[in-house]
Amino acid sequence: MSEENLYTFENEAYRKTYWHTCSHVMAQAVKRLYPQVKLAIGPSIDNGWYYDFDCDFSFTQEHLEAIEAEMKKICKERLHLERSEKPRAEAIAYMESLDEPYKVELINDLPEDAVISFYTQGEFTDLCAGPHLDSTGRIKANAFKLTQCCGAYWRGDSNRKMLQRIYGVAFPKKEELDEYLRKQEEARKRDHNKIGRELEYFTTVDVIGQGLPIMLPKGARVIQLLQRWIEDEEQKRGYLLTKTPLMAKSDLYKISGHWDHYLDGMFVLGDPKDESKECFALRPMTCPFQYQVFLNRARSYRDLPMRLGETSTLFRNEDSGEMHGLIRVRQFTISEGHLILRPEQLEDEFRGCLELAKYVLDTVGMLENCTFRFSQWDPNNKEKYIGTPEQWDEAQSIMGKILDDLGVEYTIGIDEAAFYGPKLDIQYKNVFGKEDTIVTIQVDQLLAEQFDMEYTDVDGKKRRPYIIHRTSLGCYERTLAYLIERFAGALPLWMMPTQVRILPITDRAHDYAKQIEAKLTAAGVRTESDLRSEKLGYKIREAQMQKIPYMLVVGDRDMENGTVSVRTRGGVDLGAMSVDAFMGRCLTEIATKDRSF
RNA sequence: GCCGGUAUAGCUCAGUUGGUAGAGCAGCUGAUUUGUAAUCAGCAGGUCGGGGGUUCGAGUCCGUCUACCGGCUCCA
Repeated sequence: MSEENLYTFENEAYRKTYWHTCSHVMAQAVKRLYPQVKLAIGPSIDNGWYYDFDCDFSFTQEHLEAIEAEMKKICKERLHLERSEKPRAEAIAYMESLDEPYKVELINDLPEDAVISFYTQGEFTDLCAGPHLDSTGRIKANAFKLTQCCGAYWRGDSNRKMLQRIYGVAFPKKEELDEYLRKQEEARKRDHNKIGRELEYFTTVDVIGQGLPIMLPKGARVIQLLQRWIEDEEQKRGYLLTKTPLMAKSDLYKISGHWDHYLDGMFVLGDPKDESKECFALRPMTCPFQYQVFLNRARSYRDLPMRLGETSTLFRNEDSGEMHGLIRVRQFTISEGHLILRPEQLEDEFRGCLELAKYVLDTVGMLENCTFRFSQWDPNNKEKYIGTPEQWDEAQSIMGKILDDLGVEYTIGIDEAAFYGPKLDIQYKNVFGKEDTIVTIQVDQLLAEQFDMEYTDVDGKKRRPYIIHRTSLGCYERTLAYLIERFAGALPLWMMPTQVRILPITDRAHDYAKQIEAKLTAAGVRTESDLRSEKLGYKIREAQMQKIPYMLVVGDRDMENGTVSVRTRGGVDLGAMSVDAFMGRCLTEIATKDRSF
């Protein structure tokens, strides 16, 4: 970072400092307007800041406008920010005198030797580690905006009080704010939940229920194409295809640990408390089912690595507020796989899984926006995890070593592991910036133990295999959602439900259109004809709005010359060409999974 | 599950202080035969998300359930 760029938004540290000071200005404005409100915390985040407040009313748009107006005043007052420190007891007494119970709790939770610092601007003082701008006058008064408010639990704990969080964003110049807001607006237009419904990829209906989307013909076709592709790709890479039941008796889940650790997340058929009757549950993951394939007979080292793959439908009874379009649903289908391994095969096979995931994500155009997260356990979370600390340390250190060997750049997510082992999660962000896992690769030694899986090694001794749980394209519903957002509905040619639409100009060209349709269809190109007696412009408009990659205009001229006039959904007129020439071009783009337009 | 918002025709939306629902697009029918983003006309379409309540009268007011949206928590 060069000297002149130090105090610009190109410098992340400065940007975050700026936003953090904005959060203090916002808190000051709130306290001026509503002195009874209690302050919680107000950090900067990736795209702005928030501050959590405890108040006996809900912030409305009017409140936010009033707060913004007060913030502008505070900026114009050019209040100097002054850092100070207090000893612990004094700091607590001070916050008690201000009647700020959340601040008192925060101070109480600081380590004994922590430096307790405060920042004061005008009449407002906040507990804060800093750093901050030197003056509220540094904040451009017309270049910030309070973007939304919503509920948020105190300290992120759902057992504690729900506070009200106000989010804001700011820039050094008004034009930059406007540009940011415009981009946000643009991104929202790509929202799969909006255009996925408009373009008829999926829908939902009250009487079926939350988190249970209906795949309409277009959505179903895309998912089918992706599934066939993945199944074929995995076959090439030595995977064995399995098809296991969608439900099982509770006995299976008791062995796997799901009954103890995941019961709330399962759809149970029967009364789980009545031991006298059989009780089933729909499967929330495939692992214990696919393990039965390995357990089918005694295994030796010669059987390993055993790579099992399955297009697997899962059911998870998510809490009612969790569902979101196709990204978070109650029934979904994943490209599930389990690799059962000798310990020395772990690194190679892990690499193979990562390569496969990167290959498929790259092919569909998502890899460039993915991030990697090494999801580890939290030793303090006693409820969630099975296994001993020694087993966790071992699994995590093995996985960490593999990741480092492979040169994977990752962040660490504490308490993000599965209940049976650490994960490498490949993360993707939706148009609102919310991140979810698209692909996961997990190392597991605990479930192998639960199911008493073993193989006979070269020396005749029984050994415990390692298991990798992994997905290659992850959950198809979620992937479809991201693809719709990534391409704003204009999916790459090879996965478009309709690839070509023929637009005859007059009824005279109908037979010609049908001939071409038959020829393209026979060659495997998904083609349809628009035979309505509408004007060409109308048909083009409609095909364009449906993001159909190629429009073949056919009229008298084309019939005479044996050509089609090709227009792309990008609005480019490629002119007239022979049907064979078009078909050649089209088939090449499909075969290479071209996504250049 | 929690906080906030929303729900009127397939879609996008009107609907005055409570007085029995309206437009455009889509659909259907007819006319039109059109060369690169919307041809014209007619018709049909809604127990205003569901059950309640207040009222002489509810799309409108009040509760409740359901679904959808943005967050939080949880999670692929």
